[in-house]
Amino acid sequence: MSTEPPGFELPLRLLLGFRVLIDGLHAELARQGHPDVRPVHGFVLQAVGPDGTTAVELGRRLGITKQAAAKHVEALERLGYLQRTADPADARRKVLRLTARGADSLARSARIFDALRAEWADTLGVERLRALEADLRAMTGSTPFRLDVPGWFGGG
Amino acid sequence: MSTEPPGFELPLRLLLGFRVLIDGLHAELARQGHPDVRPVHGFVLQAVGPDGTTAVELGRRLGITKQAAAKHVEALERLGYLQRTADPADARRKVLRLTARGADSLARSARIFDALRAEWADTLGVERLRALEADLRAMTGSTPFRLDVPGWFGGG
DNA sequence: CTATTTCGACAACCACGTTGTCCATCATAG
DNA sequence: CTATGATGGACAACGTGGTTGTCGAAATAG
Repeated sequence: MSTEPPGFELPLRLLLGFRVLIDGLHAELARQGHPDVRPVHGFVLQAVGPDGTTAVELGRRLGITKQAAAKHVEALERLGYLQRTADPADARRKVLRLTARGADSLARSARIFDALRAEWADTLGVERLRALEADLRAMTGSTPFRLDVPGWFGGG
Repeated sequence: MSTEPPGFELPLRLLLGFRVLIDGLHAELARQGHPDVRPVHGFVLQAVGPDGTTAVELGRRLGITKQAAAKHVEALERLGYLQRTADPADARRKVLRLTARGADSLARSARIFDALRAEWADTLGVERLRALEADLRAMTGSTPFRLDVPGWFGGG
């Protein structure tokens, strides 16, 4: 008869697990020629996707305002990961597209994430890892991903 | 023969799981008379603990600078959750202590976290939940908890 | 007694989110 | 064709949360 751990450990470990993976990703990403990419950037680039998008739509996908999205776009454009192109069909729209460098960082991220997952599988066993993922899927379901972490965490 | 999910799903689900639990905590905490407490506050109050501490030590425990810690203290003092008392043995030190309200919020948080964990146990089964916690413990080990989420997430 | 360290406070700065406003452009109704 | 409304993007202001830098007061070491 084992005693259950206190309830507060679970959220702590979940956050820690997230950090370990993200830190691992960016350590390796830096080694592979992308030292400037920050955790947020990855999510933004992912949200832009191969087909491109606009600032408004980007904000919707990330769960933040268009203004906040525009700030990320500006930063990523400065770093050379994004490109803003005019839309010939609509003079208001500026279509955001990944540059070659942006696409490269995204491709490397995917490979690194797979490698990190493989490390977890080595330690935990494939079955246990699948169970972990399945359980998290069951508990988080269709909860939308929101990028408003700072404001949410801080209480803005 | 099932195909493995992409590696990026794991960190996403971990973060989502964290959010689900924290959002659940604060929804219930608001119902129980603590609508002003924000996610960060809980961690700060927890770090202060029943014995009290100083701003410098608090910063060390949370993985942030003493200045950042002092800002949280000021906010929590304004909300009536913390109290700064002079240290008779050292005129430089101001000892931070939980007020009755602060201790109450902490006690309620612990109970709510336990209840949320029980919900997870109902859905996943006790064994699966224990395995999930054990696996996260195995992968995060002694990684220290850091409260510098905004800066880290953003890249400060 | 003097030199160093430590604690708390103040100020400035940057990152990231928010709301509010404004203009140019597109879509639609009359 | 024109007036009206909706949409996309830019600009400004603000709040929070982190950082570094500085400084004075108090404790401690020599």
